Amino acid sequence: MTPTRGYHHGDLRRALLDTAVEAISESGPAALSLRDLARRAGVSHAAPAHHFGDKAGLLTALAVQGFDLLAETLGQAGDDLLAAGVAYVDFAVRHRAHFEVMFRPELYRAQDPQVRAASDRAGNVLRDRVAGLPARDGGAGEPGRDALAAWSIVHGFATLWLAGALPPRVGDDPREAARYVISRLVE
Amino acid sequence: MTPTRGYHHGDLRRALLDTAVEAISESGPAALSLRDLARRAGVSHAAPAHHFGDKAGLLTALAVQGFDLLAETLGQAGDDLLAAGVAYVDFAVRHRAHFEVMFRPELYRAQDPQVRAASDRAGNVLRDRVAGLPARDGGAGEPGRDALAAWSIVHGFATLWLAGALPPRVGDDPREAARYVISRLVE
DNA sequence: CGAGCAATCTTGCCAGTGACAAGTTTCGAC
DNA sequence: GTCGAAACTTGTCACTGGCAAGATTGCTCG
Repeated sequence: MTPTRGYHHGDLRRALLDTAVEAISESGPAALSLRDLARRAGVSHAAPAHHFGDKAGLLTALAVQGFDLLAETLGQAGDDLLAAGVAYVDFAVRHRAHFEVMFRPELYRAQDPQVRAASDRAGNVLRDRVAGLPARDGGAGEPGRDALAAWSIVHGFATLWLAGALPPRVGDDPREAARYVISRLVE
Repeated sequence: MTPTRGYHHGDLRRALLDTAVEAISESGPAALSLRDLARRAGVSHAAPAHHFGDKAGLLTALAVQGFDLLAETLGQAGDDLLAAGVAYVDFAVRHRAHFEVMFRPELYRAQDPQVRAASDRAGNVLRDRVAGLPARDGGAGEPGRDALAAWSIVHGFATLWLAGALPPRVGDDPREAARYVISRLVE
């Protein structure tokens, strides 16, 4: 798979990001250790610093990757808001490590231009989907409020799901559960 | 205020919890240092361990305190779901440190009996308020789905607010903004 | 082809942290 | 007043992030 032999690793930056995703999925972003990443990748403890500067730099790169992945996922989800909402929750569960970093700005440099750009891309896709929401009660909906309400409900459900705070009767299929809950808003 | 003189602090447990809330409000739970707490309280670096065992023990106590405070806050908020939802968001903003710990179970012992009891108390109050939700479209609402949708939307809005992820046009008054968003669900 | 330069990675170090062990001081019950 | 238990201290260890300085390698340009 990855050669990893020789003085130069070859693709250390990517390897570190992949390993970080793995480690965060196991124990959360707080427990992430650069030295552990280095050990897993078979390099010295100072190697990560060369590519990312510091821990926040690595998590910044992970956040950019996450927002791009989210934009792509939402873009492929279909036109209507329900499908986009289900895709949002599904993204959070399938890419838990990315999701947990993305919305914890104290862990990385959220004002980094690359982060802002990627975050804007994802936000635009979400807003497009909200525009397809039918107006309620036959009247004109307020796009601002609809967007905030939609984002809040999917983000809240995803967060509670990841935290294990939801009661067992919700089941173990996040997509199905998300569809059930979101339909309360868009029905 | 606090005497703190003599070999015995007098009320170290409470002092540590209060200082922890302060520290977490400043820099988040990940940056919390037991040794820093001890310094702020004017005791030795190993004193906290006597009261809480380890870091997770301190955060467990903080979570219990948080869930109790949430139950109390929701109980005082009034009968209808909108008022409870606004109170939920207001709690998250005013007691940010507690809220951030409560829904990050990897930081503490979430299966601790005291935590489960306090968490159940808060959940029961929330469920009571959902029962007061008028059925939609004149038909019968589904209490399970209504409760999940309500919890999701308030939790999601609160989380996004705390993360600083919401656009500036939402304003700077969390209660007003929360009422605006939640009304989309309960109108 | 090969010389030098920049990127990559290493070793070594320092301060700070959480956890544990063992000792010291004080409180309170009897 | 004594004595046991609770509260707190000192000391230590392994680990972490970050920095500095050095070693190795790939790449570019003549």
